[in-house]
Amino acid sequence: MKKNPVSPIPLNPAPFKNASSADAKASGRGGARPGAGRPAGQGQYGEPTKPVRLPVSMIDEVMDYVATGGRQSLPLFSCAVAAGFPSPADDHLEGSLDLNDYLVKHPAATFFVRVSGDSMIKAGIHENDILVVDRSLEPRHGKVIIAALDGQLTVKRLHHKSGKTMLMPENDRYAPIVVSDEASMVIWGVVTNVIHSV
Amino acid sequence: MKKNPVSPIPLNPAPFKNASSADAKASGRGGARPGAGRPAGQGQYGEPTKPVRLPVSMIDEVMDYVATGGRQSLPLFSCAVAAGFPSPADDHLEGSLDLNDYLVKHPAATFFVRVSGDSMIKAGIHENDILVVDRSLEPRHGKVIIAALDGQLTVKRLHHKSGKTMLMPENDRYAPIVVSDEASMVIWGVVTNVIHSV
DNA sequence: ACTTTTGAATAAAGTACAATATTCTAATAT
DNA sequence: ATATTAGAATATTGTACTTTATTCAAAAGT
Repeated sequence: MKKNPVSPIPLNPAPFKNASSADAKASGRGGARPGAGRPAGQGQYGEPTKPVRLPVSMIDEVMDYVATGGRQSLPLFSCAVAAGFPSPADDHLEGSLDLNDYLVKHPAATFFVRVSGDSMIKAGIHENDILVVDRSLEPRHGKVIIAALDGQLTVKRLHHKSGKTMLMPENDRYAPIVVSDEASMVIWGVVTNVIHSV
Repeated sequence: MKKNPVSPIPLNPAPFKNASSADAKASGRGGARPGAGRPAGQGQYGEPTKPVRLPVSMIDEVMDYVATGGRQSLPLFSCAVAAGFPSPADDHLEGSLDLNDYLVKHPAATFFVRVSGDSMIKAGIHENDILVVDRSLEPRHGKVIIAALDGQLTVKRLHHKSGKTMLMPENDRYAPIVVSDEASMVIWGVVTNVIHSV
C-alpha cells in the first residue's frame, strides 16, 4: 500500500480531559481518549471511498482517469474587454471546457479526417488539419462535407442547385466538381469543426 | 447469449454416469452434470470484474465513463490517395484519436481561450475560435502567444527583433504593437492549436 | 523538562464471502 | 413425444470484514 506523503494536518485541539482523575490504569501506555486515531480524509483521495466492481480490462484506464481528476475539463478564458484595470485571470474566466464534450456531440457517429490538399483553404481548412466529422447530421446544401468519390475521400462544400449536385472547393485554383452519377458519390458526414496546428 | 463453442469436456476421467443405476434418488430433479451453470461473460460488461475502491464523489462519473466505453477514442481517416478502385473505409483508416490526448500534452498547464476580433485572421484564427494554450512552452520569437496587456487578453505573434519585443497581428488592417514596458505585458502561454467551427 | 517508546483509536484499502442471477438438464406432467 | 418444472451448477455482484496505515497521547527513559 502506498504511503501517504501528505503532511500532518493539525487537528482541532479538542479540550481533552485527562482520565487520570478516577480510573487511571497503572499498566500499559496510551489509553482511551477523544481525538485519537487516524484522521479522516488522509487517504489517497482525501475523501471516503467505496468499493465498486469494474471490468478488469478497464481498471488501469479508470485508475488513470481518477488520478488525473476525471474529465479533462480545463479552464476557458475569453478575450472580452475587462474592467480596464489590470485584471486578474478570473475576470476573463468563462467556465471550463472538455474538448470531447465540446467537439463530439454524437460519439457513435463521429470520426476524424486528416486533410491533404488545400482545396478548402478559404474555409480555413489547411493541409494536415484534423476535421471533426459527424455522420448523423444531414448533408444539406451549403454544408462542408466529407465525400468518397471513386474511392477517394475529399472535403468540399455541398451544393444543390437546380437539380444538380456539386462539390465546391474554396480555393480559386480548383474547379467545382459536378456530380453526374450520384451513385458514385458517398457522403460520409458533415464537417463540424477544424483543428489546426499553429 | 453466446454458447461456449468447446464441447463439454468431462474433467474427471470417468464420464458422467447417470445416478439412476445404483443410488437413484427418488426425490429431486436435475442433478450433477458437466456444462451446467451460468456461462462466463454474461455479466454487464461481458468480462470478469474486480472490486476497486473509488472516491465517492467520482463514482457516478466513472460509471458513466465505463458505460460509454472509456476514452473517447474515435477513428481517424486520411484523405490519402487510395488504391484507385472504390476502396473500403479501412483503406483510409489511419488509426484512432482521442482529442484530449492529441490536443492537450500538458493538462496541468493547458487552458483554452475564446477569440474575439480578427487581428490574427491570416494565421487561421477567426472570431469565436477556441485556442488551445500551453503555458509550459517557452514563448519564443515567432510563436503565437496569449498575452495580457493592461489587463486585456490578446492573441498575437511574438517578435523579438534587435532587442525590441513586438506583438504582431496577422491582418493588414492592424498595426504591430511595440511593447515598451515589458513589465506591463504578461505572457500567459503559447497557442498550440486552433479549433474552428465551420 | 525533553525525547522516545508504546499501545489505543480509527480511517483506508483490499479481499473473501454471501446473496443473486442465469442457464442447463433430468424428472415429471400433458 | 413434447412441454413444463424443479433443482443443480456456476458466474456475477454488492458489501462485510480483515488487514494495514496513520495519528494521538500516556508512560517510560534520559
